[in-house]
Amino acid sequence: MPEGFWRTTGMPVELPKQYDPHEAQQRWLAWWEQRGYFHSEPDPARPMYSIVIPPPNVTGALHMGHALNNTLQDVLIRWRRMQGFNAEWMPGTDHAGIATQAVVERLIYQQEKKTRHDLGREELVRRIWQWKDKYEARILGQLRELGCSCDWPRTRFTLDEGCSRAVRVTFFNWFRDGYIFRGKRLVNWDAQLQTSVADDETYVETVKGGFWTFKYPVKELPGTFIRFSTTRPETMLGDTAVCVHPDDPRYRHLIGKTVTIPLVGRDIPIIADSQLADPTLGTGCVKVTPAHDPNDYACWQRHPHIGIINILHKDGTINHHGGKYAGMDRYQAREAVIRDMDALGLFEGREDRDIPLAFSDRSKTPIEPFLSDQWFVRMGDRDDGKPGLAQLAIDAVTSGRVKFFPPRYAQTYLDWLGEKRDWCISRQLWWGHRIPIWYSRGSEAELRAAFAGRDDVCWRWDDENGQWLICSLVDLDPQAPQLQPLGLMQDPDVLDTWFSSQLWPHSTFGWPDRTPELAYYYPTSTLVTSRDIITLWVARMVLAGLYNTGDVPFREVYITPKLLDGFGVTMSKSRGNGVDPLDIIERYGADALRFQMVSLAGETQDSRLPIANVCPHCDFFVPLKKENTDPDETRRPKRITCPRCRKVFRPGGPWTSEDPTMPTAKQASESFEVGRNFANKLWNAARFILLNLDGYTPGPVQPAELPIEDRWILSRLATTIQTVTGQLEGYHFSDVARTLYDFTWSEFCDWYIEMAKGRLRDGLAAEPSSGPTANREPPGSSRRLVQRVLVGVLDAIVRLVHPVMPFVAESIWQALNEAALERGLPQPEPAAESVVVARWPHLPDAWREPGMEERVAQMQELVRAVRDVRSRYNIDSRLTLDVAVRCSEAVTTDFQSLAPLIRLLAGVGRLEIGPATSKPPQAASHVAAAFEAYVSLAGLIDVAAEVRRLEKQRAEKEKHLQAIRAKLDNPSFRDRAPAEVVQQQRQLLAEGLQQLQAIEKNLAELQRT
RNA sequence: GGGCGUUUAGCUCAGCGGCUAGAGCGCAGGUCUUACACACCUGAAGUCACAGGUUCGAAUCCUGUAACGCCCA
Repeated sequence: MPEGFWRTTGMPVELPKQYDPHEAQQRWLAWWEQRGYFHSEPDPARPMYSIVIPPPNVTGALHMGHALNNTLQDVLIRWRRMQGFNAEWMPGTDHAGIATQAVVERLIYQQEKKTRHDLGREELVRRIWQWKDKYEARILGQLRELGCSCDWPRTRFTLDEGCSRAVRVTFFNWFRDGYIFRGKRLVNWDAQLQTSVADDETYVETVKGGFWTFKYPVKELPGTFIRFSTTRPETMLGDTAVCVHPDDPRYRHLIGKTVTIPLVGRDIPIIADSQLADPTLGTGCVKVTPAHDPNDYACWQRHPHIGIINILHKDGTINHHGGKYAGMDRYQAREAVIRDMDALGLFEGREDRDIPLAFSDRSKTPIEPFLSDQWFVRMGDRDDGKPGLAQLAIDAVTSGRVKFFPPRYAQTYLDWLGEKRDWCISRQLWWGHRIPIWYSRGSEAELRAAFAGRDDVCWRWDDENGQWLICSLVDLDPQAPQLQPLGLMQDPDVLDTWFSSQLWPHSTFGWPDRTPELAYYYPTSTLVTSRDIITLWVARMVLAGLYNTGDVPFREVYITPKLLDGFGVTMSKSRGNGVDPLDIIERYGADALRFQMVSLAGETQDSRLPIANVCPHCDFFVPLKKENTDPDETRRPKRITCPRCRKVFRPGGPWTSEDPTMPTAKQASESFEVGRNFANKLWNAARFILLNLDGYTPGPVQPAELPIEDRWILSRLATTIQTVTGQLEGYHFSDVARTLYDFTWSEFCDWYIEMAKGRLRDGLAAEPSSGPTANREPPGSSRRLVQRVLVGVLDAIVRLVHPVMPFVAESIWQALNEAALERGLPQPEPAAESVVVARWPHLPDAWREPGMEERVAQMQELVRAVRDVRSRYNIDSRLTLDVAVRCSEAVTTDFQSLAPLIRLLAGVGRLEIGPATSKPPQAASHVAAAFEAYVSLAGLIDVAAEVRRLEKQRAEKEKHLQAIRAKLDNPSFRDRAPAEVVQQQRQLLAEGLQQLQAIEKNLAELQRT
């Protein structure tokens, strides 16, 4: 414990009036780490609990989704650690190939007007590493600020040495065993830069283009033609079919016939495909160019017999398949094709048309869909006895070895895996794990000679390209003397980021080595992630984990909801409807942010977080309007006038430049006030208790020896502990937040602390308690007992709250350690030096006493009834009210023992309780199930108002009774409803009738006066 | 197009077949009652999206419709 934290000398410990989250964050973060609480070492003697972090991209900063995801992981880790598990939370970051390279390339272009080709591969990669170092540090720092209790010394990165080795070994094994193969796929091709680009590196622009209509002669049916239209006539050279809708009467008779492409003389079939051809559009007939159009490509996959022909070179010129057009640029070829078709009389006309065309972000030239060689992982079943990868992962979930929470997400997973689609793993990028394949055109004898005696190299013949594919566990140097003759060329591409991410749960623990960490922490306990990567990531981790280690990577998967803005739209940078978690921490504190994140994590798949612009002039919250979230910056309103200070500002959002004339708003959300207020409430409860601990002595707490209110709060606490533990086990995070909030605020603070004040004060004054002392302790010891209960309950609350709000919990824990080091329920013991390593609370089942809760609830109703009268008559809180209560003998006993509390809480002077109590004249009445209460209002009473109130109550009661009678009068209800439900209704009816009579009697008396 | 989800108070959400549908914020009234105004007390506020059905009984289960959202094509 840090020395002299809250005070320098003497008692009592006095906390500041308001919780200061920033001070707490600063203090405890450093201290926790210094104490090494978050570090874990394998210890087979202890049960473990482990989580690997979904590694955030090093692309940029953390957003709200990360705050949500990581808060929940930290809640689990901190809770399990308190439960005595050896808890390991493995942190790290992901290199995020395409995203990171794109960001850095863009930056370099902005600053230096240079492309990656200007820099060269080595230099670009060097620059990206620099970027990575900077942003990795920033992201890890942000996680720390959130309070994440990660095992920092173990921090990993998907491109680090260990992860890279895991990637290499996995690739090698899969290649050797025939899971990895080379194949064709359509990519977005940038013919200028001669590279493929990812979908998000392209943009679509509408351009003026043409729409040409041609016809092909149908073979063996002279004079019959089939007409079609296209925006890219040159692709006719690569047509492999003509397609019509199977139900189109115009063409049904032609299906199965053949047409000839006049320009190249190739015969192609007429096929039927309901997905590609739309009979309502144009001629209803389309040409199919699988190698140069995504839809046609899909059609080819459904009809593989039609074949696929690539007509382009990498530079965008026509290749040998284009016959006499070979060598022409694609646009020259277009004109030539049109001309020649026209000459053959097969051109039917052209119309102008606006065409949406994809462009490359990089070169600003049009994208060509291009068939290229790519690497794939085979997911399907195999007939050689080796397991099919998709099936491995399917079985893991259907057998229950991996469980999803909520369970419905298993369906997403299984549906996707069920397709068993091969996974394209090559990316035409420079940032990532380079594909460990070298090409060679040498002879196999040469390969054998060069790699004699080595089992870390294997090769396969690539028939299509006439070369060897050589995979190696170690990098091969083409210049090395024994390899030089092979003319090795390494594949220039890198692997899909998910290839390394899929290994994350075992590569971070040391695989392929058999480390103690791998043996101990793997399989991990829980994975917390978002539903959009169930397929991309979760499924692949399962199959890779099973393949590499023989076991699943995690036992349970919790899928978090997705955070939306107040309009139900995904938060995104481009819309400017997001909130920066660091802004929230700055404004409300990390505890508040975390509490809200936990509150938002319910069972549904989305959660809304209404956003406001914060006026930069006066800090006023201006709710975000829908038009402020337009993804198009030019359509977004440029200015907002603050409704409070009337000054203008620019709404928050990802503006591309500063506005020198107007400050830009930060964004925030009022909903974080709940967590901030809760932290402060808990803080002040602690503050109050600490101010009243003078004379505290530790001692065992036994409900049997305690008055009703103590037994009540202990009963409620026992229930709360059990409830929260169960909610955490089931990943019901939002319920956890609500349970903690309600118990702490509505029961402990609103009622128990208020009830405790009497005994604290009386005990201090050492005066006889004013109430009956039947089962109450003498004053002095009563104070000591209530201190123990207060400290004990607070201690338990702090433990329960710690996983959600660790900073305020630690602050209070440390203050308690100074004032009451020995504490706890049921037996006091010296407290742990930090709440981080304190034990999760547990109370005997016998402490739960539903009867006690019922009795206190009756008292609460009485207190509320009196308060209501006070409020309605606006009676000064210092004036006591005289109250008469009529109730059964049993309730009389209860109320008499609770009388001091009733006086205290309701401000009651004379209190008359008993079965024979009569209604005083001029009194307001309250009729409850267990009692009737009368508050004397001599000289104050507003008879007309009371009459109105009672009449309203009578009407409500009658309506209610009528509903019950209707049920009971229904013979099928009496026959078919369970007996206890019928009985319950009968009792309700009887009670209600009694209450109705009481109300009517009170009304009659009132009207008589 | 397929799948999943949501629709309950002005807002954010609980409620998952049986007492008169709840909470927080907001709203209204009253309180600086020596823990907390980031607070306390009291109160008002709902055709449970719509239409059918099942059931003794439906916010809750089923079917359909609509709107919104997410994922996959």
